[in-house]
Amino acid sequence: METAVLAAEERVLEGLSERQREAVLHGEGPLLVIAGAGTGKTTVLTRRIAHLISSKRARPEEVLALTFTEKAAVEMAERVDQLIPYGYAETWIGTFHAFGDRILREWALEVGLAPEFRVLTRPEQIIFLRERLWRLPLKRFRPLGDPTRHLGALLGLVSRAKDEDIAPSAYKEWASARLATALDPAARDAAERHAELAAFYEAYQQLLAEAGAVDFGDQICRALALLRERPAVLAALRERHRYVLVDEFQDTNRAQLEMIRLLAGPDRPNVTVVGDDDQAIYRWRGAAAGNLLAFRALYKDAREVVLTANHRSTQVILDAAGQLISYNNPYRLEAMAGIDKRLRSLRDAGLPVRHVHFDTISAEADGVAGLVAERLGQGFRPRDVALLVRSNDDADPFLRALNVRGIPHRFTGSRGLYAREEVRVLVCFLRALANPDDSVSLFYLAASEVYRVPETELLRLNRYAVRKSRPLLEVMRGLPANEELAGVGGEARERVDRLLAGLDAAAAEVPHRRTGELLYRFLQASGFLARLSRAADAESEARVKNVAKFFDAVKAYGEVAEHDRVPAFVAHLDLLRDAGDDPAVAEADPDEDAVAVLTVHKAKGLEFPVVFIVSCVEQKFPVKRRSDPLELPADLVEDRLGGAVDAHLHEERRLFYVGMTRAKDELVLTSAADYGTARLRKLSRFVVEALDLPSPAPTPRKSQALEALARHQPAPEPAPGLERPMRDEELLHLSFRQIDDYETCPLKYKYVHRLRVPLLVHHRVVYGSAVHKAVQEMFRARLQGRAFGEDDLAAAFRSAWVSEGFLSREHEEQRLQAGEAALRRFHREEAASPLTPTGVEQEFAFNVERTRVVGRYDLVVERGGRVMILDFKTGDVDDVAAAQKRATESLQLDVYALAHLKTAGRLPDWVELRFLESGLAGGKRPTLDEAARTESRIRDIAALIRRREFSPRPSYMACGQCAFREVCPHTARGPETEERPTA
DNA sequence: TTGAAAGGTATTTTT
DNA sequence: TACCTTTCAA
Repeated sequence: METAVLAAEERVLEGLSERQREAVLHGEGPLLVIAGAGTGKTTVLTRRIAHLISSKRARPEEVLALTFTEKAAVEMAERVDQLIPYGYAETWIGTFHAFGDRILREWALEVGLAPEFRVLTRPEQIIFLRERLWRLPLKRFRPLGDPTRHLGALLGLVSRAKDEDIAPSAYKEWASARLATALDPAARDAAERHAELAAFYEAYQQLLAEAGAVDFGDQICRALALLRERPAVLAALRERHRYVLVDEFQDTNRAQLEMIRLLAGPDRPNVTVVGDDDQAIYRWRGAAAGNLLAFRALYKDAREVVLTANHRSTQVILDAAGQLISYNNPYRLEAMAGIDKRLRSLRDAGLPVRHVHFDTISAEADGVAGLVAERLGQGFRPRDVALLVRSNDDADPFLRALNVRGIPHRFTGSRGLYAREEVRVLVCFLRALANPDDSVSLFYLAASEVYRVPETELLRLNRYAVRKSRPLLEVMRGLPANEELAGVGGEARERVDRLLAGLDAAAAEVPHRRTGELLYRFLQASGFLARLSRAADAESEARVKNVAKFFDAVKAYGEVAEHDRVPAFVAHLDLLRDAGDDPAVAEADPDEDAVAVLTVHKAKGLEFPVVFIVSCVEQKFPVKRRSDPLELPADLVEDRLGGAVDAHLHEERRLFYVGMTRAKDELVLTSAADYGTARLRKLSRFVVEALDLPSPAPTPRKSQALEALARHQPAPEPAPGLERPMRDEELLHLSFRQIDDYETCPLKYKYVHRLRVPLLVHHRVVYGSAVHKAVQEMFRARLQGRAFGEDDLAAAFRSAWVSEGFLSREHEEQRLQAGEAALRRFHREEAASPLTPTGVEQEFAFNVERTRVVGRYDLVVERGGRVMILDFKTGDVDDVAAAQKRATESLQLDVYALAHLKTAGRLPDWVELRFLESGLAGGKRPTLDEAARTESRIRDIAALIRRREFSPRPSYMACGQCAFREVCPHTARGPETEERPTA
């Protein structure tokens, strides 16, 4: 290994011209090395470091090597170690971030921080802000119903401001200058918005300082501020580190650029940077060519070395990649700085780059697996082959296809730990322990592989619990003495006993033991760990690793928590999850001989003999562009790229370039037309560009609706015994909620309406139902001719209030006040043109064949023969268009209309949603057409329910919102939600 | 030709 | 839920 690496390094040096070698090894003063893919970027840098030290030009501690990623730092240190094994111990090799951290810790007291200040992770930032929400100067970014909805976006803005090295004071100044000169209302509004954002930024920094904490990325910012304000500190650092070397300079952001400028200084700049703009794949404004140009502008006399001799790939691959990247002109260094960066292969010509197109994604996955198998037959090792994907989710079908063919493979994703079965069991155990009423978790735990309570019996216990409105745990405890449940079998009883014994034993320990200890005992006592470790296959190994990883999280909590006990940990975990925290599953053994499936980002810096870039279609690669939820003002951000027209597309193209240049011998690009979505996909423009194909014909046909439906249907689950289909003549009751839930996901319907797994109350439900009840009371009084004043309404609201599910006492108080204020306003506004209801909470029921649809109208108003049905809603809808959209799409209103048609013989003249907080309304005039469509919709769903068809329908949005996402084994990854949604 | 409505889709990753 | 693209209607 060592000699191989050294030999490779020799090759790199041999590839250099005399002048280049001289510059790299012996050069003094600023040096810019532009090193294309596979030309030995790290080699040049490590050689230079080793040379500086071994030639005694620099003492080891005078050399400072900065990288962008941890991975790069480790690799660099290893290679220097091979060159001068013991000579570099004092050399600082690490990331920019770690370096900023070190400076800050050394001088922490100078900037008013204790040296042991805490660094908050991203999820911790959200938790931190949530707890202090009420002290933040937020108005328009803290909407009524959901106080934390914008925190993620706000933090994103702050972190971008930090990357751009914009201080809160600078932002504030800018905003108030804007405010002073804004003339028209639109400009004024924009300026006010930014003033608020700037105030938030400042307040947040203040809060962090008070708490003795900084957030990720802040170390560099604060270190910079320190260096600017204390010239003595800066001088000391410059004295210490006379040589600064930077790897991967193209991915460096503005604050890091500034750090180099300060450290190297204009007077004595002994700085070397190595980079290649075409491989910049992390989107920070002005990175890529912009940073390299900024460096050139800063050090006009810098020596420049361009490395183009490629040791990795065949010329065919390099040419295709070069052709692709030329589409980024003129925003490339090559074009902007007049450099020739065309890569020359030092190898034979090689196989042509291929593009293979398939009809469907499954054909593509299968085809690729077939091609991989072919290569293995030709004598390639599995580890020689890589499948590169653009998004983690794209890997799924390929993993399955490799699995089917029995080809060893490993996938390196970047999240998903909490979704793993073995981790879920642990979480449910802790939840059940922390909250005995949490029947969802208990249910899952009982059904899990640890206790295996038979599902049919478990359902029975659960139904009984629901009927008696008691927690499942209580029913389990009362099982031996319960005559109604005498029919529950012996096996189930025995397993329930084991479960209860396990829980009781653990519960007794809760006050005395730390979370980790308790969890460990559970694993041992239940035999779960033993069973996992006994199995010798790779899958079990992975599971054990994941369990270990979860233990790390538990341990990490124990290290910072004041009281490391289960209830506190569960609360902490819930917050983390809500904040979008989802660590990666455990890494597979890197030495394992397996086909690598990974994202292109993860592949940066790696190489493989055979590379497949899969799913090369528009919208996937390049991915659709997503704009920032909150934009930094453009004139605060220094543009280092001369206003590139489409920065997003350029970055995607660089990413594709990185993917292509990973290949040593063979590169295959694949695509398909049909990815199971309603629309057919177009071939990626990158394939067209790289291979010089004719522009693809426009999408030829639309896929048949039925075909699309069939694709959505997942493989049928083996149905558990109990669920016999309903006989046709049996009556099925359906409510609007049930229909809606079934449409969202049949499995959710099963959880909510058949299993009736009880849910913990969410604050939005408390709020909504209290408002609703109050309004109902008001109209009922009006119907009866009673007076009902504003105060009565407020009183009704408060008496309907349940104190449950709120984030904090302050949050609850704020919601109470908000609700009351909204109701009072509603009362006043309504008094201007009072509704005269003819029905309040009026129940209805009608049949669609043997299905009885039941429900109630909130409010019916009949006047002059016109019938209007109203439904009241809470939740932030703050413009007319949104309200109207909600109404147009409302299944609930459709059901109302159909109900009125069926029961009164005619359609209502108007159906409407009223949004109480904003006073906005959206409505529509029902049509017979629509009613017929609603009826057939109901008929279809009823038929499926009768067949007991409860296959999950995981989807991006539905799963992110679903209350069962913790326990549902089919969860698709949802968007980061900062709030736990309601059922 | 224009505008509104319906319909489809959802990223990667650093510290 | 928010954005974008396509389709439909005027």
